[in-house]
Amino acid sequence: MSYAEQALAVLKARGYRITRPRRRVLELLQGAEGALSIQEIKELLDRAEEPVDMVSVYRIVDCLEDNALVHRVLSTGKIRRCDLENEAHCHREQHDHCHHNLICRECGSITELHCPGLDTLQDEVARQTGFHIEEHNLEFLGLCPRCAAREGDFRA
Amino acid sequence: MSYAEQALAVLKARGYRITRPRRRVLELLQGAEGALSIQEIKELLDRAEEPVDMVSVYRIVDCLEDNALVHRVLSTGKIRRCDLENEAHCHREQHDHCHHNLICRECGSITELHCPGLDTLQDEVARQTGFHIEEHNLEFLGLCPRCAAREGDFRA
DNA sequence: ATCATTGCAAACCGTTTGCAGCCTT
DNA sequence: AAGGCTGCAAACGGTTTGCAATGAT
Repeated sequence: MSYAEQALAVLKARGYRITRPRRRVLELLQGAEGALSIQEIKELLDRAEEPVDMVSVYRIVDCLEDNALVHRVLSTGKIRRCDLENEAHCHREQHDHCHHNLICRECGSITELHCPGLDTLQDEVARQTGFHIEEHNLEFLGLCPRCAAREGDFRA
Repeated sequence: MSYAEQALAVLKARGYRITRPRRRVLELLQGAEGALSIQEIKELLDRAEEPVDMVSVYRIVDCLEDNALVHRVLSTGKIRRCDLENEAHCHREQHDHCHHNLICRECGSITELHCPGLDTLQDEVARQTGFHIEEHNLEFLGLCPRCAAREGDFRA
């Protein structure tokens, strides 16, 4: 099942209505490599087909965020679809949704990490500082393998 | 040397002028437990002594940020003084200033971590994904030891 | 004396709110 | 048929810009 279908199913199950603007936003996010700003979402939708109101985009994104179907990228505030498929593999509770992202500064693509060695690190930090850690935000920025290879080409 | 003095010295060395508003913002940040929003900075300054214009606060904070004397907390956008004293201990380049914070949701205090086991984790992630990591953002949210103890009291 | 910096007013822009009409259920 | 959702207009609030006055060097 595709991301958009899965997300729509979640909304439906929770009593939301499946509207054309909601479907279109979800499909757009499904196709997007990285994350999109609210403005980018509006522009892309307007360009593709009949326009969607800016206010509606705000409300749709809010709704998707409330239902943990999208999240905001920490460093940019842009909107990204959640990785619904693999989220179950993550050993955290629902609400503590972890989004550890590898963000390519070149192509903007985002690779999601699903709780790597961070738990160990977190335990270690907690032990050393006595801090009671409830949540964490982690983001790596750099170059994805493809862009890193391309950048290598320039120098060659 | 105190934070404010140190920061002013940096500005002076770089050709900026040492003005009263700049000094006052730095002293305020020096005394603050956690991070302050632009609005909080303005209010606190107004309350303490003669008022400072909102616009000036914006410009002063921009200046301090440009010179790596303050940074914004990732999750809240609030302003925090950089830990100039201990920054040298961090094995990273100047521009890659790391701000790994432990933020107490109760009292708002912030404890800075200086590159703990993260480098190992980062290497591991890089190895597994092929991603060329240039920068990272890490933030832990929870309770500081003191607030955690107090919260324990309530339950007892 | 010079020129960076401040303060004030106004512009700007992203986001939110209210409400009527539409469309999903 | 009912009411959630959208679109439009207007309000709102945080941030930026222009410019004259001030103050640091």
